[in-house]
Amino acid sequence: MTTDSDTPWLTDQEQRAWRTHLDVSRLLMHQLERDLQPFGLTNNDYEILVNLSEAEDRRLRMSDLAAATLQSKSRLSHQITRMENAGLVRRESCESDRRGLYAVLTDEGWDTMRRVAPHHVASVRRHFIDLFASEDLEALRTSLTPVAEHLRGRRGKV
Amino acid sequence: MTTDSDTPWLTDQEQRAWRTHLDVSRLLMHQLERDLQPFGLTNNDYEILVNLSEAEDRRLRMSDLAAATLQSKSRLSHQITRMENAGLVRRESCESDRRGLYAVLTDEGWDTMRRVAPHHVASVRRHFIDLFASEDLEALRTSLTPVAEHLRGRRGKV
DNA sequence: CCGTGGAAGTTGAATATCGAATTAAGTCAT
DNA sequence: ATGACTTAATTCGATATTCAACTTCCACGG
Repeated sequence: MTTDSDTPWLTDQEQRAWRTHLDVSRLLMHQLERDLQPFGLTNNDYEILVNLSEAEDRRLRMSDLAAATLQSKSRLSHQITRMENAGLVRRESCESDRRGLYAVLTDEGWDTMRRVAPHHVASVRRHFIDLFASEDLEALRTSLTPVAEHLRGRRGKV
Repeated sequence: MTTDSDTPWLTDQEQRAWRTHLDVSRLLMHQLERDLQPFGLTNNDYEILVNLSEAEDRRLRMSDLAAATLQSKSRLSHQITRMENAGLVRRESCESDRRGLYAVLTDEGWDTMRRVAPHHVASVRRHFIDLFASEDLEALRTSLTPVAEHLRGRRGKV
């Protein structure tokens, strides 16, 4: 941990950039959540559907899915139980490793995905993507990528 | 709500920018939370301390504090109860409007703030601010500001 | 083989969050 | 002043999240 004495306070410019990033990420999540609500899905539900629907055989190991969606195994386990009760996914055991389980997208889950995705994309466009000039979006991605890498590198560390 | 037929899918560039933003905001929150943990504070605790410590008389009306921290009154109410139990804030009734309450920073809350802030700033620098070239940070702020405004504009709306 | 350590996943209890209902008090038109 | 609306804040029940404990299985050194 950095000692306090050599850490300069944030400048005004830095403060504003920081607060803005914070506000955008929170407000955006709220908005997307609200836009999904009519379809009976949460952001977390949706993200899991995306990951499964893009995966080989529409299935992923619990651990991999947890890593992909950046949540704890425990949380994912509860989440999958809920989605299983809702008929969107099912658990299937893994032959090669008898400890393992796959979360598998059901047909209903797939249909839900196909039905909801266009609305969600529209929502992401309306509230985020379309509000940038395309070169700004690219600049955003470029400058954010090292941050993501830095943070991924210290997941689960000290 | 936009109809699906006229909403183009996200391009690769857009997808990547979007996923990166998503990942950064989640990973960052996790990391900051972890860095605050040794001090017994959550991000939410900290943000409330910041808001109160910057406010006139180190106090804010519950509603204003809820608005400033982008959370529901219900959530804030619970949150303040916890922080009250922890001795960081207290509730004080408002003379001019007998329905109203102030959340007031206690001396202990103020001391906690002064003690923790440098570490938190260091954390924000290490995991976010210092990872940008300063012109990139300014570009980030500039391009994110309209998004924040757009989203603030539709808080609590349809 | 055996046993020790680690990984995959679940469970349960404690805690936090959400949304609707509730209480109490201000506002305002008549 | 009275009744109808609105606003401030809390409470309650339903859901979600966290954290630690636990079970089951794999890997591998002796």
